[in-house]
Amino acid sequence: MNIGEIARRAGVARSTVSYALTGKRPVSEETRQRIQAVIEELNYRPNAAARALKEGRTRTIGLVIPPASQRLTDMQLGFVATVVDAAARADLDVLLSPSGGEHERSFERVVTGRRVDGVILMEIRLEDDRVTRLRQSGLPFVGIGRTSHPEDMTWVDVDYETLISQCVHHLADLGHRDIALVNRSAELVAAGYGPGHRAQAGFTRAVAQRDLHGVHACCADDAQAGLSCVERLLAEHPELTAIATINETAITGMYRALAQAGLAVPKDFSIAGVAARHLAENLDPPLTSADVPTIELGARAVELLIQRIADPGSPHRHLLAAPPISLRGTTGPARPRA
Amino acid sequence: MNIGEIARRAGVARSTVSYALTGKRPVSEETRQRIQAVIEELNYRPNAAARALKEGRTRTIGLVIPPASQRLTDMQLGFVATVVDAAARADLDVLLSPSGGEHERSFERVVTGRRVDGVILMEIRLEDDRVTRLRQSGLPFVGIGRTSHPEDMTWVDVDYETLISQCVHHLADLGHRDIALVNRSAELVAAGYGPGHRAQAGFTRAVAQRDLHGVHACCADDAQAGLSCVERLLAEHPELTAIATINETAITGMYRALAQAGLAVPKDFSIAGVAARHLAENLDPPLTSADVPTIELGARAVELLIQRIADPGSPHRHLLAAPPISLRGTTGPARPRA
DNA sequence: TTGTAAGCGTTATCAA
DNA sequence: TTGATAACGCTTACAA
Repeated sequence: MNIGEIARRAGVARSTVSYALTGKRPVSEETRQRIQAVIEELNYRPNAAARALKEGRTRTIGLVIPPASQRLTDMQLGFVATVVDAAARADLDVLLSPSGGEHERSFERVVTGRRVDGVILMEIRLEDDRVTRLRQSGLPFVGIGRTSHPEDMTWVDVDYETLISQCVHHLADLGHRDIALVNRSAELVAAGYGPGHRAQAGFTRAVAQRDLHGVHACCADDAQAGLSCVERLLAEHPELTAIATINETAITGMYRALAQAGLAVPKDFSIAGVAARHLAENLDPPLTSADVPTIELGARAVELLIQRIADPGSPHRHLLAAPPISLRGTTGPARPRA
Repeated sequence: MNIGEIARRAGVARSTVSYALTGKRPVSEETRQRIQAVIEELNYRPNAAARALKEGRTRTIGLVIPPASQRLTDMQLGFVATVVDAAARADLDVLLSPSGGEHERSFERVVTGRRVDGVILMEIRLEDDRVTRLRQSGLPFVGIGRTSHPEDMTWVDVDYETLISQCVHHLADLGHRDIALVNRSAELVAAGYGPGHRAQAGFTRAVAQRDLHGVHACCADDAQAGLSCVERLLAEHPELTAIATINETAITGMYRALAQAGLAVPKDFSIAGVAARHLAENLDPPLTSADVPTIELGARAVELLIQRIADPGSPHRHLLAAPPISLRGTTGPARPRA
């Protein structure tokens, strides 16, 4: 089924069908209706490849996600969902591309093969090859996250530095003097994962400002690791009374470690973090946390990308979200441990 | 950058470049290398739209997911991740399409617009329009899930009926006589959601076989709903000593309701379910459950789809997974409640 | 208001 | 072993 067949049956030229479809040229009401009837009868829809070839655009955006092997966090999942949703609202399709590891080819296809009009890139490192490659290619892109030179790219990001700093200040206000930061995995941080570094910077700064004693620990992204990480922290640093964290997936394990050590939250020990609201609310007790506005950030990323596609020369724009900390059930006055 | 430019610089015809690229015709080693050099120098990659137009296939598969608004469960997320992963391994791209609700157009574009070579459909209802439309369109598709007439389509699915039945038998073996099934949301079940109906069927069957007393309850897909659902169950049915469930997302709330009622798991109350392993293992206590093999099912779905694309006339194939129940920490001997 | 025809970048047929 | 050329299905200048 193609446009020629529709034209034949409606007794008009192919171009007339095209114009009736796109509205880029007036078509008399009568022929428009005749064409419409045929289109509906045959359930015709223009061939996307032909249209893309002719127009030079695909009406598709690429979403580059971390490889599936390492499970997506609640927050990452939130971004994927809202990006797909926002794109669909703008009649854009979304091509998913796992990057990293063995999926190099997938990324190359998407970027170089003109399969998409633009790209949204997740999980950006401070130094990131993919950003370099996208820049070279000239393909419009927007980061969810940013490199260490964030001026010359468009991005939305979570202000982990400020947020973790606020967590520490909040804990210090409650009298806590010995606080640990539970970061993401050591590999991720070593690989230059932005949120890990920025959280650490914010932690260090706040600890210095308040003249506290701070401990930094990396922790793999799963509950088991959270459990053993906190077990170790409690053993090695008996003076600790609070934790600040950006590691969503390890949190349930951290809760468990505290429970097993006989520490009640928030009576004996406090926790504050940065997490997806959905996750924070559903923990027991609910986590005091800065709730990352994934829906807004994802939607804004799509919006910024659409703008860049429309006008690739426009100046880069940035959105750094620092949502307020929502007080829930996990922070309370400091109480020295035995 | 196009194939003509490569041909010009390498001093050969466009077709020769094409053949050097696809290997569908022998090309002398010398010219092949000359072409290869130019390609690498310019980092050329064939235009996907032109290729799709000419070849009549897109090297892309569609993945139709439930709309983002209703959060994806751990299991659904697992499917998405493994499908993307398996597809990338076969050098296929994945086009994501949220279906249902307001995203009708996205589905239509993907199906009718020849944007993909085949489709993987998630969250299938017993009667499902999308299956009907895909059948009409002639586009190869594979379901993760199945309709009430599953013979004439290709699918992979979880055998909820058998699994819930096994859960009930396991609980009965431990002496439980009064068991509740916590199903997915009432809307989902009313809309003919397969797993909900099949779980109910398995539950009813096993309850009859063992001459037990069974209570069926629907529960929305979040922790809060799990909490209030179990609160209500405990109040209205003081005789209950165990729960079987397929509602992953409500489980933490169910745990909380039991704790608040002063019931220890598994000493006072047992729970068994069907869930993603990752989730089951990370609960506290870890959930006794049939672990849905998302990785295998997702990979098999892609495999089956690739086969159907290659040979659309081949007979339909099915894969019904009934993984064994993994005994973890949530089921124990029945102990009558006060 | 409508029709004609060129061309987007490939692949594949037919010649050489 | 290679080259010229006709499609694939669409959009859009240009003509009528």
